[in-house]
Amino acid sequence: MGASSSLPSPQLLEEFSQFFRLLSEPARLQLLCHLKQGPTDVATLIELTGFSQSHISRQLGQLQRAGLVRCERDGARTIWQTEGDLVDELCQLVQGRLRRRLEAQLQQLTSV
Amino acid sequence: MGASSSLPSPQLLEEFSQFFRLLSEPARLQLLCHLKQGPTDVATLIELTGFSQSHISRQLGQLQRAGLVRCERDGARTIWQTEGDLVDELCQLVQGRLRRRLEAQLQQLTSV
DNA sequence: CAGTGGTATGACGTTAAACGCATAAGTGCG
DNA sequence: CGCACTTATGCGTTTAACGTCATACCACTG
Repeated sequence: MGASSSLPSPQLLEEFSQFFRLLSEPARLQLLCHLKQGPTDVATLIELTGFSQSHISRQLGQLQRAGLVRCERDGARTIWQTEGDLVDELCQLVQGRLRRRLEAQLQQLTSV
Repeated sequence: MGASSSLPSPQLLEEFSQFFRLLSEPARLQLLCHLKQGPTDVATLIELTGFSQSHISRQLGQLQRAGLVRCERDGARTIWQTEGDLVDELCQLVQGRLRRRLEAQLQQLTSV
């Protein structure tokens, strides 16, 4: 945990970066946010986001392979939902950071 | 915090994605890891990573604008160091997730 | 077993970013 | 001031991913 800890292996760094890359796309974050409201079928997602069907299918596929979403078939339809709250926690941390940074900048401007 | 919470604004989603995009590049993660070992000058970073000087300069610039690293001049040299431990916490969370997923897969294989 | 609606996938154009090379800009020393 | 050294920045090439269109695959219905 200290400064003398060993470096992560290149493989692990690659895994990390691939995971973060998933969250580096507004489209995927948007889908995740909608799904967090509750299980949703694809038609609704198309309506909510305006994305094409193929696009949504691909993005959900990526999220599924990463284990961030899960699907269950309802006849021909597919109902999607989030799996776990990791993304939530990550976003909370990042949001706290963003907020603190803006507060600091604000402080800089007002404390003349 | 419940399922009926409002969706994040597109601007916020964009901020999130931009931040995660920073961490979606192994090169930047690698630099962050090296800097976590302690303040380091650019020559050493070149040695450690094998990247070109211009590349390192750009990546550090991006990380600096995001407030993840900080630099102080030492004569002509520039000494870089990490700022805050947000990236650590994020990676910890992600690593836990990766580990749990692999454990589950392992369970699947062995429990025949 | 055709036919219909829903989903996944191959092909493709477009765009964003990495990465290196060359060079400008900045900093300290004779 | 010239000069060596360090860092930042145009520029071009290359690669990876997005996003769409068309189409194949799949599940249900009459």
